[in-house]
Amino acid sequence: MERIPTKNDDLSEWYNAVCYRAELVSQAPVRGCLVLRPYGYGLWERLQSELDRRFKETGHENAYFPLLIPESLLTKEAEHVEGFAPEVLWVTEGGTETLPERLAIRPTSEVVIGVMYAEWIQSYRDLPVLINQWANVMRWEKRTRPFLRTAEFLWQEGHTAHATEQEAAEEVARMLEVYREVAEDVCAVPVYKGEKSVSERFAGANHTFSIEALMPDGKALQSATSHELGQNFARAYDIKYLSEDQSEQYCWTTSWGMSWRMLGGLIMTHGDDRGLRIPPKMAPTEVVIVPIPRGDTTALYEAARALYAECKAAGLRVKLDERPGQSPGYKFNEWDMRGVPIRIEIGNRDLEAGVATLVRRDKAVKEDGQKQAVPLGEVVSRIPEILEQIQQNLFAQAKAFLTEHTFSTTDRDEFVRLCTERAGMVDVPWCGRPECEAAVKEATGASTRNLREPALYDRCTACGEPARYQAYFAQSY
RNA sequence: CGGGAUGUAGCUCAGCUUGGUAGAGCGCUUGCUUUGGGAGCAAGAAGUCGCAGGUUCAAAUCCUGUCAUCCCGACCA
Repeated sequence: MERIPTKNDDLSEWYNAVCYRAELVSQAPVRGCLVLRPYGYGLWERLQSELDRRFKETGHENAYFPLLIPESLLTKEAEHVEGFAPEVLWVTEGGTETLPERLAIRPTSEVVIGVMYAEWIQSYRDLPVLINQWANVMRWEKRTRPFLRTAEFLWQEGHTAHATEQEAAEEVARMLEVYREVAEDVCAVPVYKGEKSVSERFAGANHTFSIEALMPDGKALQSATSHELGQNFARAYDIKYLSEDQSEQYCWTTSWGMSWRMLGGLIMTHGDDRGLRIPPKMAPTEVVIVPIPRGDTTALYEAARALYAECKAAGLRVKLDERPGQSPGYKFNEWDMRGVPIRIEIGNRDLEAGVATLVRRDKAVKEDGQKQAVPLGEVVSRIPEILEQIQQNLFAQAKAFLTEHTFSTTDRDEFVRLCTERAGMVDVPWCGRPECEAAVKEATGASTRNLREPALYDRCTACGEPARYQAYFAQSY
């Protein structure tokens, strides 16, 4: 395996190289699409299981809806269609027949699911409906990059229907918090929570909330969104119920989603010049055991296999690398590239001393604490605590970066400079006007990432009008 | 969609200016020696030079067209 470009020199090249060299993905023979290799899929499965567990805990069930949406249905919610029209892929033929009506490949599933909800929901007793779907969707993106923006991507989309606006709002807040928790506590990627501005929000939503992470190049990454759809989709798709007082009411619906883009955020946030550094909770393999053969290896392999069995029994995601063809040094580098949090080296030298050498991926080579000798009998019991330390350490490093690259200002010149230079998250009081946001974007390339209330100062830093929000401005992926 | 670049072995690329038998490193296969941060030696397998036309005795190389990919922008909840 060849070396990769350094992360600081060229983040973009480094990022691509890591994705391919760590065998997360391969380039597909289709424009803008990604092949997820087993190791990449392993990462996705970790994210899936962490999210899915939380969805179940908050009362949701999984279901599956069709990939294709008839054009006549898609066009019912005007804002929604308008927002997605430029990116929709259309199916026009089936076999040798031209289809009587074009079918859209779903860019998101509000429409199909809305149609079904209209059928399923009759009474206030049917509410709330709390459904999640694991799916692929397609958006014809002009420019693609692994995980961060691909034509086809994997995600989950929750779709719920409620009797009242307040219930819907609570649902949206609850799921946003689930996303924050998964981003920060599982992926170790710190984020800012807030509401999207009018021009940044989901097409067809009344309110969109997001979590936003900051990448090493100072660009923000929208990592998940949660939408209050009001009664817009209910009216367009006729999602109605008879209430307790016998009046007919439209439902209040929500949708929320996180995609494999989160994995891209994780990769960029934690990776270093040796490759990936995967937070233990997300690692498909938490521990890899590398035996170091020399001379008589009978006892060595026996000990390595015993250790492997012991890890397995303790419920760890563990691999034993017994490949005979590669040198230990090669294996060290390869597992570093793949970001496995803990490596256990065991050779005759260790065996004679009755120890194994534990190596932490979050530390640099030869950094204090990177390697430690642990008595063989204590190895497995020590691992959980070290994994936890690595998890915490990666989050702390990322959090420090976010904090150091978040700038608060009320000075317009400084604001413009910070935005233009891609300094990071620029936190300013803001008026909330779309014209103001458009002007900032025109001048600096940055837009609001998300907002929170109230404003901490009277005047909008960008235009001087009365401020309504505190806004994070940044350029974005 | 605008600007730039690139398509030659699994990967990274040289060869093209000045047309003349298809190259290197890494990887892969076999064997021996090795193995604590990317091992050594030896032998071997592997490419219709992105695709289509044209010029020529002869095209990876020159010309035209076309497709694809990457980078930077615009666009993108």
